[in-house]
Amino acid sequence: MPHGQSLVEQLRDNGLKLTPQRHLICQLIENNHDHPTVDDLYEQATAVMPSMSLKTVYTTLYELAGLGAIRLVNVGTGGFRVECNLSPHSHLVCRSCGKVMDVPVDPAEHADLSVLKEYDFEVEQREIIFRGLCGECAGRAGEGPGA
Amino acid sequence: MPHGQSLVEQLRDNGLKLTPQRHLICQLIENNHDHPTVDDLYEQATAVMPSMSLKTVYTTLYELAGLGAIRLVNVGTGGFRVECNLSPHSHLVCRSCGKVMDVPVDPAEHADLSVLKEYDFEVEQREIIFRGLCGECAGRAGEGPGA
DNA sequence: GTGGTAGTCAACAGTCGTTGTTATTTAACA
DNA sequence: TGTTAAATAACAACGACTGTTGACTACCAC
Ligand SMILES: [Mn+2]
Ligand SMILES: [Mn+2]
Ligand SMILES: [Zn+2]
Ligand SMILES: [Zn+2]
Repeated sequence: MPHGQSLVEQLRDNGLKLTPQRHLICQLIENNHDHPTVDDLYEQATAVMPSMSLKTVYTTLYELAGLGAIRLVNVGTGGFRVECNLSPHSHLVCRSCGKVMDVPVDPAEHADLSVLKEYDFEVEQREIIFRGLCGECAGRAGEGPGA
Repeated sequence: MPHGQSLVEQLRDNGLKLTPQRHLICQLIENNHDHPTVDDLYEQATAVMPSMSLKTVYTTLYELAGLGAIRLVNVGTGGFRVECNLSPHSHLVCRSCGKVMDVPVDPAEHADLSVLKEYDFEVEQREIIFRGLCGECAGRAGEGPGA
């Protein structure tokens, strides 16, 4: 519950109409504490409301992101992911299966560096990504072909 | 000069034929101490060798990356960038113009955290991105329309 | 209620970055 | 110089995303 408000409340409070499409997309996001792709959400949405258009999913996600209700992150796995977890954290990204997991590493604590003052650059946001292999994929790689 | 060897030397030492296309692409990369996109390189290449195919640029970049001679980084600006600087560093990414700049912040020093041990994940690589506005873009935003 | 108006939507074509296929050409080496 | 496996240009196709358009839907003034 980001900002203590549900996604639908945030939509309404910002003068956006609460259409059935938006309502459904908000529900799907709130029930998903992962990092779904746009296509994940589209598939879940069409299962309930077959007329839902992919464009509407994109548009609604950009609206929610514009409100600061969600974030759209790109970890280099092709297509962005929907980030429902607004608390500061970092990501583990599996280079084999593309899974994205949260780690409680606050970038503001680990990457707030004075050396940046020397650059003509206004830092607004810090991001830390740990790339490697998730347990499942590392396990699979370790198993030989048997005999 | 990564590994003390030129890119063409690394190609040859790994049994790859030294074609004029590969030679040109290597030169372009070594003369470019920025973070060119694939299209940047393609345009520069066709200026010299008009028959060069975009596919060949991609293929050659993946070969060089496979050898560890360059890195291909994705900072979420659409399409990856060619990273010629193999020393450990982090990036400033302008959200307005997409420029990517190096900062001498070694991720291994600032993001090598014991909390990661608790996760079933083999970290291979750490990455820190600072997002914001470059000096030029920040300046432009500050200027009002004048009268 | 009727008409106006702004917001929203599905459908669908188009863009951009990237990859697959294949027939032709070529670098490397005998 | 001939042989051969590797590399290339050409081009179609793909996935992720965006632009356009015309229909539909509150919402409001009268
Ligand atoms: Mn997350
Ligand atoms: Mn760099
Ligand atoms: Zn994995
Ligand atoms: Zn900029």
